[in-house]
Amino acid sequence: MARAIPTIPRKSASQKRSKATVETLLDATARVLVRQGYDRASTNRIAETAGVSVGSLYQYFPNKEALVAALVARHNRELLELVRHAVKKVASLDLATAMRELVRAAVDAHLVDPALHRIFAEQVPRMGQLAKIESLQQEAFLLMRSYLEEHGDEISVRDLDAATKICVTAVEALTHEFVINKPDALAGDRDRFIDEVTRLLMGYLMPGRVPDEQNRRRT
Amino acid sequence: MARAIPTIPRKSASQKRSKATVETLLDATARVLVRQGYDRASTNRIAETAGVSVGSLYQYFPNKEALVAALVARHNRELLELVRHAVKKVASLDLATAMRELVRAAVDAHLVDPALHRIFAEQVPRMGQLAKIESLQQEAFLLMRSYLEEHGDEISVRDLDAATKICVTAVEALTHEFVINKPDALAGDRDRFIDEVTRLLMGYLMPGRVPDEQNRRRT
DNA sequence: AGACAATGCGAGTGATAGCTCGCAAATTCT
DNA sequence: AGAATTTGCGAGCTATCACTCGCATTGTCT
Repeated sequence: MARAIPTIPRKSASQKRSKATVETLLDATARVLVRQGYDRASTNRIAETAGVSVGSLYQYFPNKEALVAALVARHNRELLELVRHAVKKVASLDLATAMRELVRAAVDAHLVDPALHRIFAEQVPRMGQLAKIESLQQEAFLLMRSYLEEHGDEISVRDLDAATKICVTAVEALTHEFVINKPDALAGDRDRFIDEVTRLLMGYLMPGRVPDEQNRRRT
Repeated sequence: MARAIPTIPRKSASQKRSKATVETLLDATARVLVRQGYDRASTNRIAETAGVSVGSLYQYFPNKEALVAALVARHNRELLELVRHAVKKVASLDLATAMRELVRAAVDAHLVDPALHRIFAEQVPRMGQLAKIESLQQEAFLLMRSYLEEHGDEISVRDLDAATKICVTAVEALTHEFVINKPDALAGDRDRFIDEVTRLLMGYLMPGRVPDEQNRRRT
């Protein structure tokens, strides 16, 4: 019997050892991206680094973009695990403590593989298949909103969606800057940084409370 | 007499009409970047779009990266003009009003050429010559800090540099998101957005003040 | 053991990229 | 006007890239 679909969408097909080949290819992609950059990361080079032939590479990934997209997806899956866990742990805590822990989780997430994260942020063009991979942002948004919803009586904002988006965007940008670019202004003190960002969030979500008051559980 | 430096750094040299050629090339670069994306923006295509030969292009720009770097620099110069002007106008105003106007300026800056800005953010790899072009961020930081320094008695932060960095990073990320990605959560209402970001800043810089108090001039 | 599919291989292909070089046209200088 | 210089040209070179195809090896099923 002829191949089912011998044509264009020559995509997934793995059982047994071929799974390992795919993983090896993703690992190699990460290494080449970090060491050579996106432009120099040719499919040939990636295959060579993986110790796999180009032909095999093209059996699982129709093009370079699909390869990178798969790597991004794998990386994001790891980060999401981390963030989901943090949100779960924090669900019943008061706002100030919860926010602090979530910021800490954001920092931890950025510390998983900073070099790779930097490449994704600075060199990988977001287009085509890559455009859809931003589900991490979306999921983080939903998790954060569900927390804020549950704790609606502790906060005072007009529009929950807007407030959530602002918190998530700000935390991600600040954490990224802190971990990836380590600016002088934010020095290297991690707990100090987490403190500041927590203050930023609390001042926004609980305007009118002085910091000390924010640390007390609402009665 | 032989050319002064016929070798590698075949860089600037313009008087009269050659200036126009350079500008035309930068305009063409912008158009090709926006319409075709970074990868498809080859030097040949850019030269063709500009109605200039490749040879001429290489007389002024040693490579594609230099071309894009020059375009980024030109774009940033325009934005900086805008931001500098806003900071000057705001120097003597109270914190709440000043912050609101600065956020507004940030939005305006992002609205200068959103399509191009998006390309810079999403597709142009930051490396080599491009890495140095981040002076916009640095200048914004300095401007903001000088304002906060002058108004030190209105705010309560421990570390001015850290607070400045946090404000600038947050505002830039939020504004970018608002203008470039227009997320549902932030809707399309510009003044509403500016309000929210201003509240974020004020809650951070003046913790313990209720919003209404923040809007009154300090006595 | 034998047959058939799944997986792996890598030299080779066509396309396109960045970039050069010898020459022509325009501009400036004297 | 004539010489010198700056500016502009574009066919063409080399390198590299993404991707294919016919064949070899490995694994599975009976």
